[in-house]
Amino acid sequence: MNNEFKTAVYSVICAIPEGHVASYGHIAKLAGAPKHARAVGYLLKHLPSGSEIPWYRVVNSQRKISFPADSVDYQRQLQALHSEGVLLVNGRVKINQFLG
DNA sequence: GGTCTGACGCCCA
DNA sequence: ATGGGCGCCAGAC
Repeated sequence: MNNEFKTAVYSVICAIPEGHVASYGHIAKLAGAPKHARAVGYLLKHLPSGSEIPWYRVVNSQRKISFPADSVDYQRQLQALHSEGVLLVNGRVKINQFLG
């Protein structure tokens, strides 16, 4: 994976408005690499600590959080989304889907 | 190189 | 709607 892809992904994620979400696949597509949804996940997993990138606005194509529901990671993302007014119904984001 | 593992996605029953 | 199977591709050994 090259730097171009990384920076493209970063800027796309940073372009998600507050209170909205986007899927891994959608982000990959907007970044110019349609088949690299997993790579987006990799980047988020390995974000430098203290980065300003709103990783929590990224969910999967089912509009669900891609962590096991009992994990602390899940709770952290859920809380971050709640604090922006994003509501989940049955673990699923209700509205405010970012379409680029 | 070969193989395994994912913060994924699409298709189909 | 929902679970399973399979394709995909970058990293880590």
